Amino acid sequence: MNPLIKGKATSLDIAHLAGVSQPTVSRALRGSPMVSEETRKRIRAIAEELNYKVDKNASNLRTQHSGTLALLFFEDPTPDDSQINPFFLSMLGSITRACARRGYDLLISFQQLSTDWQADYEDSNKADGLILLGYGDYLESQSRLERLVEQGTHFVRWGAVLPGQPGISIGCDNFQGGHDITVHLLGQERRSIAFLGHASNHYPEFFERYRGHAHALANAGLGIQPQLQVDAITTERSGYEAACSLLERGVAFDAIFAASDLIAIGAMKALHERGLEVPADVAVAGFDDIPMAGFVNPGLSTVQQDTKLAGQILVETLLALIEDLPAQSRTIPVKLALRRSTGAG
Amino acid sequence: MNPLIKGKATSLDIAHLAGVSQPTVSRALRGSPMVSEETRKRIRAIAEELNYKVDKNASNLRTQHSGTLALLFFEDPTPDDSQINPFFLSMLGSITRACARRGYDLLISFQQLSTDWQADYEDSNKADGLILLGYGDYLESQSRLERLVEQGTHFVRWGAVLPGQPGISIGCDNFQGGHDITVHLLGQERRSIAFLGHASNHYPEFFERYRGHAHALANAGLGIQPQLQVDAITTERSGYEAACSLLERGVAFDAIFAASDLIAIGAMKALHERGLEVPADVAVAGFDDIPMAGFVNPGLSTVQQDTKLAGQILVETLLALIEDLPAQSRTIPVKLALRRSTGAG
DNA sequence: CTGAAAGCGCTTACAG
DNA sequence: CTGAAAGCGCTTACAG
Repeated sequence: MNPLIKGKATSLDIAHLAGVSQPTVSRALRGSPMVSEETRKRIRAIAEELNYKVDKNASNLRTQHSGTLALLFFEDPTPDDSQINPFFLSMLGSITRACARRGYDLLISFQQLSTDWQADYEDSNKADGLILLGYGDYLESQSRLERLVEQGTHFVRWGAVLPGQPGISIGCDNFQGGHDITVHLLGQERRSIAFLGHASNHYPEFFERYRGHAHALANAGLGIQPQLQVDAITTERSGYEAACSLLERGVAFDAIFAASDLIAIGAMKALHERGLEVPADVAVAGFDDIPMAGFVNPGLSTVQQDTKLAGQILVETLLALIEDLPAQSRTIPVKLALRRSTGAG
Repeated sequence: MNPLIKGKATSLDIAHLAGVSQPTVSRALRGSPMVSEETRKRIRAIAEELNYKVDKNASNLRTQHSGTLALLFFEDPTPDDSQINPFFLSMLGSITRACARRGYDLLISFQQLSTDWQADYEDSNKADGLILLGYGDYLESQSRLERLVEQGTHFVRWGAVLPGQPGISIGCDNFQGGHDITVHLLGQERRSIAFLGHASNHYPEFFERYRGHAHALANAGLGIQPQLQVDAITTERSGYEAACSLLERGVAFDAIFAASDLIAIGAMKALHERGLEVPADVAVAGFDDIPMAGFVNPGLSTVQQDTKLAGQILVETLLALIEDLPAQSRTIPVKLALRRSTGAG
C-alpha cells in the first residue's frame, strides 16, 4: 500500500501515480480501446498494486444502472421463522449462478405477501430489475403487480402463465404435470384419486395442476368427485391436516395427488399414523421434486420442475427486459420422477 | 405522476414542487429534526405522490457506506450444478432475516474455494462487510483470510473457532457435539464406533467433531482404532463411498458417527444396500440436523446446530465490526436431536 | 429552521 | 490517443 495515500485509493490517486489524467485511468481499467496498450498496462499494474477497485456507487450513479438484480421471495405467512420452501432454494441456486454468468450481482429479500413490498430496489437504483418468487394468494398480489407494470418496473415472476396477467411470467407446465402424473396413477389401476391443494384462481399454479388432473380423469371416463379435493397450501403441516380431513370425510380413495411435495410428505405422515400403507393402500404423488422426495420412505413419485433451466430463463428474460429486447412469458416442460410411493421405481 | 417531470423524480424536483431547497427535501425525508413539522409533511406528501425514492448510489457515494452486507458461499468444487448444502440454506434464511431486522440489504454470491474470491464487494463499496460461509479445505483459504485482515476488510466467517485464526469466526461447539453424540452411542451399548469425515486441520470443524468423539471414547476407556476413520467431505456421495471403503476394510463396527448429516445419509444408503439394518446392526448418527434428517428412514439422530441464532450472531457481530464496536469470535452451544437411527426416539 | 456551496468518485461528451 | 470540463443525485458542514 502506497503510504502517500490514506484510506482507499481513488482513480485520481492512480492517475497521479501513473502520470496521466483521471479519465484515462477510468478508460484504461474498463478496457477502452481509446487507450494505448502501454498506458493501459502501466495503469493496470498500479491499480493492482494498490488493490484499487472502481467505486460502484460512483460509477452506478454516473451510468444509472447498478449491475444488480433483486430477488424477492414471498413466503406464506408463518408464525415462526420456519424453513424456506426447498423448491425455491433450488431456484435460488440456479438464479445465483445465472446472474454470475451474466456478471450481475444478486440482492435477496424475504417478504410477506400481505405487507408492503420492498419493490423499490429499482426505484432507488439499487437494482436494475426484480425477480419475484413465491407461492401465496395470487389475487392478493395482482394489484401490486399491476402497479409495478404501471411504474415501468422491470420484473419477471415465477408462477402460472395465464393470459391477461400483468407483466411477464415464467412457469412450468403445471397443467401437463397434473395431467401426466394422473395418467400414471390411472395406469397403476387407481380410480379414486384425491387432490390435496387449493384449486381456485387464488392459487393459479395449483389450479392448473388440478385442471390437468381433472382433464386426465375425464379422458379416462372418470368424473370429478368434489369430496376428493381438500384445500392446502404448500407446507408439510397443511398437507398433514388436509389428509386428516380427507380421512375424516370417510370417502374411499386409493391414491393422492398432492399439489406439492411438501403437501405429499405431510399426507404420507397422516396415512402412516392411520396405519395405511403407501403405496399398497394409497398411492401418493407430489409436485416439484424437491431433494427430500428421494429420501422419504417410500420414495415419492412427483413431477419434476427443471429449476436449473427456470432460473436461467428468469434471469435471461429479465435482462432482455432491462435491455429493451423482446421478452415474453414462457412455460417450461416438466417430467415425471417416479418412485415407490406410486408403486413405480 | 407529475407530467412536468420526465423520468425518475429527484430531490430537486420535489424541492421545486414544495417551494423549498433541495437540502431541505433531503433532510425532511430522512426525518431530520431540523425541519419543521409542516414542511416535512408537505415534502413527504409530494414525494409519496411522485413515488420518489432516494437514489442509493448517490446517497451511498456521499455517505461512503452502502447499507448492504455480502454473503459469500463457498462450495466444494462439484462437477455439476448440484444442490447447495441444506445446512447452509437454513443459515441463509436466518441471515437474511437478521439483515432485514437491522435494515441491511443482502448480496449473495457463490464462490469456489479454489478460484479468486470476489471479496471486493467492500473494496468497491457495494457492501460494508462480508459473511463467509462454507466448508472446504481450510488451509487453502487461510492465506486469503489473512489478506482480508491485512486490507482491513470487515468480515465474519462461519466455521471452527480456534486460537490464532485470522479474523473473527462464529461456529458451533463442534467438540461438544462430537462428544455428546458419542456418549449417546456408548449409552446405546455401541463399542466400535466408526467416524466418517476428514479428521485433519484441513477441515477444522470436522476435526473438532472428531476430537470430541475421541475424547468421549477415551473417557469410556476405549481407544481410537485408526481403521475406523474414513475421510469424507460433506456430500451424500462422499458418505456413501466412505461407508463402502469402511465395509471393505472388514473391521467390525456397530455404529457410525458421520461428520455431517449428508455423509450419514449416504452411509445409510450403503449399509442398506449391503443388507445391514439401522440401528439393529449399525447405529448411525450425523451432525447438523438438516430438515432431511427427520425424513429419512429411519430418522437420523444428529447434533443440532442452532442456525437461527447463528445467523443472528453472524450479522450482529459483523455490524459491530463495521461500527467499530467490540466484537469477538464465539461458539454456539449444540444439542442432540435423537431419532430412530441410533435406537432412540 | 432553511439555503448556498462543496464534494463524494466516477463516466462521457467534447476538444485537440 | 489523451485531457479539461461537466454532471450523475445525493449529504453535510457552514452561514444566517
